[in-house]
Amino acid sequence: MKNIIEVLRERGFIEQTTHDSELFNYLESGSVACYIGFDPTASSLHVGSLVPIMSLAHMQRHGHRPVALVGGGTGLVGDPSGKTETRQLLTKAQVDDNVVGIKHQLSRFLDFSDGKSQLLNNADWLSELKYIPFLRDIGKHFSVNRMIKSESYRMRLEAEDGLNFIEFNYMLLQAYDYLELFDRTGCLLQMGGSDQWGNIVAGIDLIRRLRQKTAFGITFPLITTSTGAKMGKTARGAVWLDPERTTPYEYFQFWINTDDADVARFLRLFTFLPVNEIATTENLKDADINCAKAVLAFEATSLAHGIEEAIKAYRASAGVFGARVISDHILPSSNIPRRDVQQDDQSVPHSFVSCGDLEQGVPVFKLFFNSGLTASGGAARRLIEQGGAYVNGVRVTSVDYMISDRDLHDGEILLSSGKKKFHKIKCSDIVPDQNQGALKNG
RNA sequence: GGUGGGGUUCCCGAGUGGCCAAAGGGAACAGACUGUAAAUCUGUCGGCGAAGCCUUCGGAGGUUCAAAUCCUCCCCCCACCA
Repeated sequence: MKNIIEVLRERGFIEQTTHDSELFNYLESGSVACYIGFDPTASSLHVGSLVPIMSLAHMQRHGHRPVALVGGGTGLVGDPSGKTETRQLLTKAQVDDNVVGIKHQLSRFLDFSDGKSQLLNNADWLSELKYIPFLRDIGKHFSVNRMIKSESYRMRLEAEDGLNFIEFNYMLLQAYDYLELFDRTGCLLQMGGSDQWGNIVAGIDLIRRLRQKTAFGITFPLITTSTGAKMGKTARGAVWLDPERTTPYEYFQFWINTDDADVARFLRLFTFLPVNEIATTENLKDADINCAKAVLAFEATSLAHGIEEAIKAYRASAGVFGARVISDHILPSSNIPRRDVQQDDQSVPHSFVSCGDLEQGVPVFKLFFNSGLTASGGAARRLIEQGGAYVNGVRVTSVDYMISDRDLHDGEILLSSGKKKFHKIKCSDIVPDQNQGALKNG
């Protein structure tokens, strides 16, 4: 089997490593533990955490033992690395809730059975710490001079907001985590985002001083889109892994909208498809590159939400955007349905209006607002005035147009804002209470 | 604790009594061109069934015909000094 470091490197996961050749040999030596910390800042992880998650999954597939460390303790402090402003401190209860959500999501990517991987919470040891012993045992190994010079803190020291002491302490806590994990699990490899370099190195130093062992670190590159934007943000904010926050359909749409220039890179990072197959997508154009994007979206959705949801999202997408046959030559290892392209609108955002209202007629702009396609009635009016509103694929020309049951096609009305955002209106005698929630997800 | 500088619409940032729903940029949205791509050009970008009206410039009061702008108190941030 290939050394995991080579796998990660050829898939674009590695920005920097400590002691290259020793690390290579260490990973060759058998099953090793490696850890990554996850911030419990929200009850869900988002696309921005996928690189760490996928790297752990690769580790596991190569027989190593991933440790996901949820920062229930450090989350109470807040990591200032790479951030330009102070993060809001979370309460203990919030952090605990978030830890539960994160555990659940990680289990989709990692097999936690039989100790094949572990999930630990640093609150278990950090909240027990005694200040004076900590300062004497750990603090004495840290040079403030050196910390101040580190990249992790420089940005904040130069920024307007400055840095408060609790944040300055963060590096010691993370270093201590590494030490603790070594003691508990024998872990000698920590991975993290490139902004974690300073924290990781601090832990390595601490382990060397206190345990006389060589520990290792790997950092991942910051993933940006080819246009330079931080990856994983949309108009709505972060793209979440929680289906309640970002539906599988939206998730699928996020991926299928990947820039051409990013497709191959993202396939390497965010799917398990073989790299040699991915390499052949580098030069695809037109319809073919869109097929590759569909595969990317399908695979990514399948990993995060399961293959059933991925198929539903794919079919919903085919339903509104048009079906497309995906050639066998494109990424053959993917399980995406290739020929029998069924359409299935289940996953397309939809909501209900009462049949009575529909018989009487509802102004279009109002329907656009109610469906969540626009943020306000005014925005709906503007959308219509600018020719961006469509009903059943036909451009709406009048703000005052009344939608009625005559507009129903097969019992539903397809609204679109622009050419990419869709929402189906169905009529029902019983309008469900949770309609409002469904509307907002449109 | 002292002194000085700040807190403006999603973000950055201009505005120092009416011409301000507030310049400029970014983001975003739509149109054209396309391939559910990028780039480019154009338009939009607080709310209201659109007339006029209402709400917004850290918070609460006040002065004025009129306040983001002036006054008072409070909260928060930054720098230097202690």
